[in-house]
Amino acid sequence: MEEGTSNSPSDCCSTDRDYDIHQWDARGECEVRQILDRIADKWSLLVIALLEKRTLRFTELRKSIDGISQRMLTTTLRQLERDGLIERTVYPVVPPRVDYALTELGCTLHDTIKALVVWTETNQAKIIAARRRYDERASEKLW
Amino acid sequence: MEEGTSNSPSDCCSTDRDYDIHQWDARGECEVRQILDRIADKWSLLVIALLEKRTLRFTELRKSIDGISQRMLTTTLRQLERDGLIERTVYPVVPPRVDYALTELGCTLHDTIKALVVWTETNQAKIIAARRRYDERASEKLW
DNA sequence: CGGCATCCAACTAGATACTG
DNA sequence: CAGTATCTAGTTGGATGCCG
Repeated sequence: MEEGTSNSPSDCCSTDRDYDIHQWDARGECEVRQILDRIADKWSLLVIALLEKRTLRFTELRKSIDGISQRMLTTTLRQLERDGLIERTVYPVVPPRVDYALTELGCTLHDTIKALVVWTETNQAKIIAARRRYDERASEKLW
Repeated sequence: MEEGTSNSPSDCCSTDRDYDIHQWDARGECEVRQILDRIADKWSLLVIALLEKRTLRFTELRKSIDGISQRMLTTTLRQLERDGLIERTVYPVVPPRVDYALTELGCTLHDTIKALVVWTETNQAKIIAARRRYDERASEKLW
């Protein structure tokens, strides 16, 4: 399963560091993939992006993330907290107040997430154009 | 909706470029979020990571990505092709041969994805430890 | 080999109602 | 305010069979 390392290099991609996204341990366990799946999650990305600017309360997050249900926000926040990416602070007041903030680990993650978001913003026009081309070709073939 | 720029800076995060992950246009349309959701997809990440090394055939991809069904691989490849991130080459031979390769656009995306994967590999021990702490606390509270 | 079509099981996630 | 609990609709995705 390790013979794949004898590949020819691509022509346009930098391969300075060799990483193994598929380095699972024969028993079907692959922590990296599991973690990636979690942090690359739709809602997690948004939460981390928002918390980078400043600490936010539950309701502030919900209002900022259009389309998220309170259930999904709760779930997402719990997972991020469990992974040590955000910190949850409860103030014993009435009405209750809970603040969410990025941890140091969460901040380092944000840097790479930001790169992904910036890439998307930068290239969204290209992608939309590619989609249009693809769809046009597809509809041509139907005739 | 744009007053959020007057936030206090975080203490540990670099905010050199201001990006708006939540820049949807009031009608509920948010291309960036839609695209992000697509490229941050579980299988897409793996496909892009694998294709960076070299061009691969359908079956090679399927064997390399443990757990993916042929259906999901097909779906993922079509979406990536539609978005202009990978290129599909069909050779009119028997039996059929189809090669998949990253486009230039796909290569630039790979760079940021790679950063994400490397971050995950680098920090997976911390995350696993955080999870253990969290779970221990949770089970303590039950007693 | 590299698909597509169909069917169906499982999980996801939204809506709603209720609570400390 | 910040959740939890429940129920259900919708989507995802796996299994299977067939085709060029």
